[in-house]
Amino acid sequence: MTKQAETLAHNPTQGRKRAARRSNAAPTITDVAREAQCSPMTVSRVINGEENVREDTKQKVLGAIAKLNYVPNRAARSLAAGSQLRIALLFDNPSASYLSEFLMGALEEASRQDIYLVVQACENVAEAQKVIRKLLDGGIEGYILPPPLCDDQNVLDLIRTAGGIAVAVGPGRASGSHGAVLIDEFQAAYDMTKHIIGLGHERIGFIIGNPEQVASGQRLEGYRKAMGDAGLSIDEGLIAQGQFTYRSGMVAAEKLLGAAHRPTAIFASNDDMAAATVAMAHRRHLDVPNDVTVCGFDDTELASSIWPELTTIRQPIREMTAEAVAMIARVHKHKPRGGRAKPEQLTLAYQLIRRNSDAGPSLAASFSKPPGSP
Amino acid sequence: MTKQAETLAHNPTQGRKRAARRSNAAPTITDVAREAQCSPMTVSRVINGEENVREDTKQKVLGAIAKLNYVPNRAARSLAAGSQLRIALLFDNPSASYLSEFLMGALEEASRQDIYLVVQACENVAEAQKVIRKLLDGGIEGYILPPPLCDDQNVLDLIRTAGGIAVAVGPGRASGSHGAVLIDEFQAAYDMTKHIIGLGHERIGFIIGNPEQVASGQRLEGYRKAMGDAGLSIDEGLIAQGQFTYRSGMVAAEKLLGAAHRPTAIFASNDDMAAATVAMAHRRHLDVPNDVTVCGFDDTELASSIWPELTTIRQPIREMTAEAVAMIARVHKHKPRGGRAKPEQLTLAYQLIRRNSDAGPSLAASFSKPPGSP
DNA sequence: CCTGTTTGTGGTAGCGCTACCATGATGAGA
DNA sequence: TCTCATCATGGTAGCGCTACCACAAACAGG
Repeated sequence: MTKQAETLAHNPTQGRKRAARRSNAAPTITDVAREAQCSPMTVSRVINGEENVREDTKQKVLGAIAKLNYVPNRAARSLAAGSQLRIALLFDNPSASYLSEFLMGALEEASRQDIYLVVQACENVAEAQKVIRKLLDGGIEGYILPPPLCDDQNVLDLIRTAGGIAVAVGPGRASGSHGAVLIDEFQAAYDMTKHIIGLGHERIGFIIGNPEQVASGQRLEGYRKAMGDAGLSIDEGLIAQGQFTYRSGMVAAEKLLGAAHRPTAIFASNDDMAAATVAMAHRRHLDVPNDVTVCGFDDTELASSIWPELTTIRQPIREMTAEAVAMIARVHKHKPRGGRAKPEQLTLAYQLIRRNSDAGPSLAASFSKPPGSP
Repeated sequence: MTKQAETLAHNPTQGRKRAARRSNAAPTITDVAREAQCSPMTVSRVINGEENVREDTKQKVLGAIAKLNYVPNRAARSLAAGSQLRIALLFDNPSASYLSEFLMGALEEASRQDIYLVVQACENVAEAQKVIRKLLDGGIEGYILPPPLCDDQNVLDLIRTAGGIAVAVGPGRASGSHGAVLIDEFQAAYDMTKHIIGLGHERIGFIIGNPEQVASGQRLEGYRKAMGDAGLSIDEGLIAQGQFTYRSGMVAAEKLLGAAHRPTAIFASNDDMAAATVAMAHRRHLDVPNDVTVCGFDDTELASSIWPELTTIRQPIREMTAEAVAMIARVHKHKPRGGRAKPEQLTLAYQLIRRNSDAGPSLAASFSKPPGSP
């Protein structure tokens, strides 16, 4: 322990009683109150959207806020509000690109609302339960669960029973017993399939996602329904099982593209598998999109970093996770002491993003030559 | 409306008329002080690692902290500390996978230290300067700059002159005039090249990164030096220019793999281009790694989501950005009012990650048949 | 008219921590 | 011995905001 005499950098200002603590003159709630000619309390009420404020008072306050360019101090807010909300984000090996989007959304929102976020990886559902029990003991209030954890009712029940707030992000369907933020997986897959059909394809392959995730089934159903609605028969040989990983996508694509009568388009249940499909197609000297159309799902960063860039369904993962955090904060705030909170549910819009991996079937391809022939 | 008189038979002198605000009994600095039999101030000093605390007192405090499982309240801390530090993170189109790691590190650390983080995209250096001027006006104190922005001395000077704190993350070399967090790019490229040589390769191709970034040149130099040290001559036809994008990697790989006397190994300056090289190799029916070894740089998530997974240099991007945030916080804290701060510099360790995209040259390949022949 | 109830607003006391003194104890120098 | 610097520690006053209560004004019902 080096004794340091370098305290000399310190400056003993002995003059005035006490130096002002505030260095930068960012406006405070008091400044706004003065400007609006009311009390800080009233300003606080306006900021927090409380009921009992007269309309004209509210307008004056809003005007003052705008004029002073006031932004509430987060630290002060959460300090005054008392308890610091703590949320755990658990995950059990979703695809890496999905995860990074996922984390980003959560971190951003948690940072914005000054929420403490614990990120925890679990090997499987059993381990997740152990971890959750520990976190519950530690007093963590909120839990964010991506698939496949959010598809396990036991996990959800465990949290609910202990009085925690669970929000599923991107589950296949919402169970109603807990919070959820999701997109209409079925409809999205339906739309994409319809889009591919609209390009003129008839032999459309499909790569299923991880069977543990309910969403995988929903996407498959969307595909089936769209095919049926278009009067196209489904060749079960054109449906391959994947696991959402790149590697599994290669295997599935190999099967589909190697078939005697190969599809002219392949719709993979996520971008990782779609990217793998593109790679396999290239390996077989098939051009994407001219020989095979390949479409993905999720619109992770991978979709636009490979070439050709993938036509895919944009799932707003970041917003979804951010909303999940916000939802927990909201529910937590309104939750009665010791009581149970009413779960909310939120369905966000997806979007079909068209890039360069799809096209109409080429004449040659529609004759379905064996791969590799000139 | 409970009148005070009936609420309490306790204390007529206004003593305890208010309900406790704290709901959960998380230990506070006062609890620790009581346990350690000293004042809260002393505890605060220990927490903040200040000098003037006797060793035995410090130990008592640390013991109390451990015993109570005390964690300082972030909100209270930054509120009491006065100014909320604000940091801007600017970027000008680095690769997407790099960016996501980058953001993650910054967000995490900012969240931990309760720092307000502004994330801003800029089209080019000119726009960056405009943006920075605006942010400086807005009183943003810290600036985090990834390449290529951190390689532009004008940008750095602009911030320094205005009294801001700039930290470059991953610049080719540190200029000394500003903070920097980096790895030894030259040495890393040298090591990787040597690794490839060690596998038995002699014709080793190289794909250069975006020429705007100083690091690109450093990596090239590392390659050149390693080749020279091993007594291998460099065929300039085996060096191709890329831009760090997947697309540019495809073009470069096409050139290298299409050459009459193609390389048996290709070292790409980042993972995106390496992934593209793998794709191009597959397209030419070359197996990776048996026909061509392909190595990348950065170890972004892409490296391990394709197949085969890439042997690459792990650059700890997340830690680097986190360190950059911490560095700004540190420098800001010690900076004299209105004065200029002393820039710090930090070099982190890189790591060669060996995965499945490298192997010794095959007998066939070492004869360098034209591609495609049996 | 007196009692309640509702509504809008203000006052005050913290939330948990740290900046800034003040102070008593030690040691160094006169 | 008596200064005066230095150290180790304590006390106090906020940081900016919100929970909680108080209270006056406006209305309701008796």
